Amino acid sequence: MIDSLIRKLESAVALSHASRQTLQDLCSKTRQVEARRYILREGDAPHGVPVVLSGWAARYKLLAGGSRQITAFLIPGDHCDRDMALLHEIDHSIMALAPCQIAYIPSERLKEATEADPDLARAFAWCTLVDEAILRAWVVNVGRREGYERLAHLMCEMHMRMSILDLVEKDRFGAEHLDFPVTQEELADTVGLTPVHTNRVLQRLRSEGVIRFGNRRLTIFDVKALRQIAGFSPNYLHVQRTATPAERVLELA
Amino acid sequence: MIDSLIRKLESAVALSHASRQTLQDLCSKTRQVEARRYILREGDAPHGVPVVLSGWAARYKLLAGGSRQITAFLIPGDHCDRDMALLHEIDHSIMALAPCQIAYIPSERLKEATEADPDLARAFAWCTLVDEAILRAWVVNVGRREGYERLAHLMCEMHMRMSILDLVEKDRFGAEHLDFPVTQEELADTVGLTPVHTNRVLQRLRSEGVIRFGNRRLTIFDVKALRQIAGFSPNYLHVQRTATPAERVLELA
DNA sequence: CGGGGTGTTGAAGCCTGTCAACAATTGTGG
DNA sequence: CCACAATTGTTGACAGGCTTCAACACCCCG
Repeated sequence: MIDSLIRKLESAVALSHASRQTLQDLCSKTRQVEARRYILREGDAPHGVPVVLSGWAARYKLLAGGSRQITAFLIPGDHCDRDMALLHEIDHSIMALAPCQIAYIPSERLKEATEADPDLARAFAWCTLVDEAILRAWVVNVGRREGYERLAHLMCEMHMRMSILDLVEKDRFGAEHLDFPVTQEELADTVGLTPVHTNRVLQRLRSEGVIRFGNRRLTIFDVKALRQIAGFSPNYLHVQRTATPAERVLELA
Repeated sequence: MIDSLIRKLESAVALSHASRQTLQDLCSKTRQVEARRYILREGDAPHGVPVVLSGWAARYKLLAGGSRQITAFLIPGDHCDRDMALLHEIDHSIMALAPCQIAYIPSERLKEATEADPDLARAFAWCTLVDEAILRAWVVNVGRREGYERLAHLMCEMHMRMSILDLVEKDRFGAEHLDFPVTQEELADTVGLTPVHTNRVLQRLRSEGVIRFGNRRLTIFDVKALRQIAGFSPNYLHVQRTATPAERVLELA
C-alpha cells in the first residue's frame, strides 16, 4: 500500500531496502476516510503527519463569503510537511475527494526515522521543495493564465504526477487514462473559476478532441496538444531519476 | 545587519545568544545587489542559500508569452529553503526590486549549524512552513478575490510581515508607514492583474482614504478598514510569540 | 420511483484586459 | 543645474473573459 509513496520518493532519491521497510513501518497504522470527510481541519492542533496511501484529497481554504479555494490536490504518496507539528494551529483544511486510505505518522517517529536515515531525510526534504514548487506553479497558473490554459495546465500536472506513480494507463490508440475523481465544482475551486465557466471550458477542450473528462476519470487524447495549450514545462516537479515510469512522459517535453 | 532575520525567527522560537551568534557567522559574507539584478536565476544549479538582510526582492516565473508572475516578496530576514541544494536546477528566478544586501550561506554550513543547534533547526523549519502558508494564501488571493480585495490583502500581509521586523512607523494620527519599493507594474505581476487595472484599483483605495501608495512607500491610514476590505486573517503567518513588535498588530485582528 | 447532487444552457452585466496616447517622475549626462 | 531620455503612472474607449442568476437535464442511489 505504500508503493506510491516509495515511487514518489524514488523519483528523487534511491532508497535502500531498509529505508523502504522503515516507511512501511511508519505507515503501518492506517485509517479509511470516506469522500467529503475531513483529513485535517483548520484550527486543529497538529497531531500526526497525514500521508495519503490511496485516494484523492484536497487542501483548501474557505473565505468569509463562503467561497473555497483548493490549494493542492493530494494523490497517493502525498503528505503534509514533516515538521507540521511546529505550528500551534493548522491554517487550512484537507478533505477527501474520493475514499482515502490515510496513515498518520506520529511526528516524533518521523523525526527519529529521518534523523537515523539520511536518505529518508533527503527524500522528505525534497518533497517539501517540490510541494512549494507546485504551489508556485499554481500561483502562476491562476495569476497569469486564462481559464482554458489554466485547466489544461492543471491536467498536465496531474497527468505527470500520476505517471510518476505509474497510475496512468495508455491504450493502443495513444490515449492516456487516469483517475480524476473531482467534480466540476471542485475543479472550479481549484483553478479559481466559476463552476459554470469551468463547464464551458471543459466543453471546449472536449470539442477540440484533446480530452474527455467525467465519470471520475480523465482521458487525454493528445498529451502534446494539451501541454501546448497549457504552456506546460515539467521542470518544477523536479523529477531527478529517469529510471521511473515518468521517463516516457518527461521525454514528451 | 541580521536584526531582521533574528526578529523573524524569534517570532516563532526563542534564540539563545549562541544561536544568534551562529546566525551572525553564517551571514558574515554579504553581497550588495543592485535593483533589477538577479539574486537567483532559473536554470541555475543552487550553490548557497540566499538570505535577504536588507532591501526587497521578488521571486517570479516567466511564461512563454513573456508575462511574469511574482510568487513571493522577499523582505529582510527572508531566505530560500535550507535544503535548496537538493535540487539540480532552480525553477524560478529571484530579482532585487530595491538594492539588497544578500548573504549566501553555503549549504553545508547551514546544514551543520542546524544539526548542531536544535533551536535553529526548528526556526528554519518553521520558516519553510510559513513560506508555504504564504504561498497558499497567495493562491487563495489570486484565485478567489477580485482586484480590489486582492491588493488590499497583499498590503495587509506585507504590513504584518514588516511589523514583525519592526519596520513599520506609526505617526500620531494613527497612519502607518512602511517601505514598499515596488512599481505598479510589479504590483500587477504580483496580484495577477494588468498594470492599467492595478492603477485603477489603487486609485480607488486612495480615493477612499484607506491608503497612500507611491514614492516607494505605503501609508495605511486605516489598518482595520484595509483588513476588512481584504478579509485578512493573520493566522497563516503563524506568529507564535507575542512578545514582538507584532503584538499590537495582531491585536487588531 | 423519487430526490439530491451534478452537469448544461442562455442571457445579461461586470470585472478586467487591450490598445494607445499622454502626463508625471526619475535618472543621467553635459 | 538644466535638458533630455527613459521609466513609471494615468486616462479613455472598447472588447472579451468570466460571473451571476436561473432554469433545466442528467444520473446515481436509496
